[in-house]
Amino acid sequence: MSATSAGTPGRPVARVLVDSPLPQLDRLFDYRVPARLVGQVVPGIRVKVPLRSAGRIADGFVVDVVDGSDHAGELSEVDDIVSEVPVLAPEVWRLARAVADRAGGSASDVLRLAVPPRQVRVEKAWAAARLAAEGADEPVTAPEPVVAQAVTAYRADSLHDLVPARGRAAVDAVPLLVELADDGAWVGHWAVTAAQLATVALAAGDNAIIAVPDYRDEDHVLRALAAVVPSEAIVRLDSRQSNADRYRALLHARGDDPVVIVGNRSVLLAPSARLGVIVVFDDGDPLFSEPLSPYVHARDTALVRQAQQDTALVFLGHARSTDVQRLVELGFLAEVRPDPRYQPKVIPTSQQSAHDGFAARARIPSTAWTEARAAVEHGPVLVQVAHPGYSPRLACTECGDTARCLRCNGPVVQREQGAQPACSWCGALAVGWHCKTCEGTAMKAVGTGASRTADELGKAFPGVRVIVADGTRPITHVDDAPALVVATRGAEPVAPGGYRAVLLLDGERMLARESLRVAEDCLRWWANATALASRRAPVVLVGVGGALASALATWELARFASSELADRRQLRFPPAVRVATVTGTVDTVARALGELPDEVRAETLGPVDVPEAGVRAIVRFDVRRGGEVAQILRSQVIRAATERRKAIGQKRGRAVPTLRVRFDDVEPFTD
DNA sequence: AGCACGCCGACT
DNA sequence: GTCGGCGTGCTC
Repeated sequence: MSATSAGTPGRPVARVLVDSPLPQLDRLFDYRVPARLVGQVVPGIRVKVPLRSAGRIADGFVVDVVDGSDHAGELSEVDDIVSEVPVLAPEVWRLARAVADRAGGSASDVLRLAVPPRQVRVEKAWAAARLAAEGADEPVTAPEPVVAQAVTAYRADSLHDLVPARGRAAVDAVPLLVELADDGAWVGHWAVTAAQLATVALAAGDNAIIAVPDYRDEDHVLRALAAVVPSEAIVRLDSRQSNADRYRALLHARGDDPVVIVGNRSVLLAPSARLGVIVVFDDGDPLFSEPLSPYVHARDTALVRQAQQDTALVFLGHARSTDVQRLVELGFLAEVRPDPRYQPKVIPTSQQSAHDGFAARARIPSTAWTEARAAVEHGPVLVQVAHPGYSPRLACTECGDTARCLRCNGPVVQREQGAQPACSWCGALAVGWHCKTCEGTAMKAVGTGASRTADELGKAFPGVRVIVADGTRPITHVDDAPALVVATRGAEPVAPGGYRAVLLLDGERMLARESLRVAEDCLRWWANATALASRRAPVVLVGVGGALASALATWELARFASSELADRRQLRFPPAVRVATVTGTVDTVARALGELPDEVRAETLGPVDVPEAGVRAIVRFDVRRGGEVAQILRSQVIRAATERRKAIGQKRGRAVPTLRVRFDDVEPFTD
């Protein structure tokens, strides 16, 4: 730090990040530490500080305590401390700063995801437990040492060396279930692999972070961990927990003993000074993309953290995302594959419905019907479908246009057979409905949802139990008895020992979605369902042919990702390039684009008019220019926020900023 | 965001 | 002459 100017010599200066989403406040402010707070104001604690005028008090984090200040003017004093507990770990601050810079956003926005609000009761309990441990004659909790497990199913310990060597890898998961000895539960083999990797870090005295898309995945990991790691060494930290639980988990993670921290996307921001390995499972799942500003994808957070803390990094999954494939082709990630004998038995059939009545109505070609018929004798059979409900879409009988809600224009669906059609957005019943295009008053069902498929399967397989699992009827486990389990993609329950057969029914319909990532997403959904089958059980992919079907059949998912990535390179689409959407007034957007390097500006799409938001442009640039582009656009955002704030449109009374930037949003490429 | 500072119209 | 209008800019 530099020489003292305004600060009283000998009196410490706190460098504070103010908790504000305003881009112009996203830097450190210096405050004198008053005599009464000297010693208490330490890096990592929350403080109250005056901002601009003494009457206005803001919250902030002390990032550093130094001897002097660079600031030319008079320094204000820290008003008070919020708590003595240093909740912001240095490595988390460093990560938040880097991640925010990369995304053109504010560090305080990232910290809001990383540090839960203070919970006095939790803090007191924690402090009391600490005191008790220190006062005891002998250590109360001599931590049980963790034994490093061998990472099984992979050739020649290729994964065991990865953690101590701080390696980085794209690891293909074994598409099978495993029965846990103590627990008796069946979990995905991937969860066992993740747990084994974590034990290697823990045994060396380091932490591990395991990030998963959702709570069902989290359950698999927690169970797999419980078999190999003492419970005190497992910390669950996810956004569904209460603030109290998150705060407790944060304090636990900052303890002295090594722990494995498991959670969804925000777990990558957990404190962990000694971090041995980061495992990200199924990185292609859209749940990893953060919906809050600055919208950083967990995969990117993991990559930044890996570089900052020199940890091992594993992207584990059944399918390969194009993003991870890009890193493989760059040589940044090594490829690790399991023993080929674990390859599943996938039977693609582009053949459409069978000729016999019931199977035809249930959209099942004869191959699939035969497989299912034989398999269901011995246990549960999984049927994956695209849509929940009974009729996922209704259309006007006259003109065929999609039926839309008269109140909010949302699509009208039918949830159950015989149920009154209702809007899927606002829930309003479609009574007295008329078509907005042709004034027709009758609608017909188009497409088939899970419960209708279930009805039809019930007829095609008389006497067989049918179970439906979708978003509104979540089922995590089914039993071993014969049943047809109809589930929407992502909501498939686990069956003991795996399903005796899997039918992937709505492939064609899933592929009809207009999105940059359809093929990749479908392959991921199918691969994840395939991983729920028992060993060598038939997995029938219905109604899909071509490269996609053969990729699944040969289980060459990485090769497919590679060809998909090649296409994106050709088109200059993500993840071959990075993108940023720049939204604002005609003037601010034009000025921001004007500041970009010529080659970057040359690849801009737009600007185009966007209702209620002004204009929007999509900037595309090479990954290596990311830092430069983020810095330029960020400075433009600050400039627009600082100068005259004239709102474009009023949104519920609140002015929208005149310039906004969002990096790596794929939404503009959908539709 | 708030809040102070600053340069133009009607007022005791 | 000045009280206060809000447009403009800064926040340690």
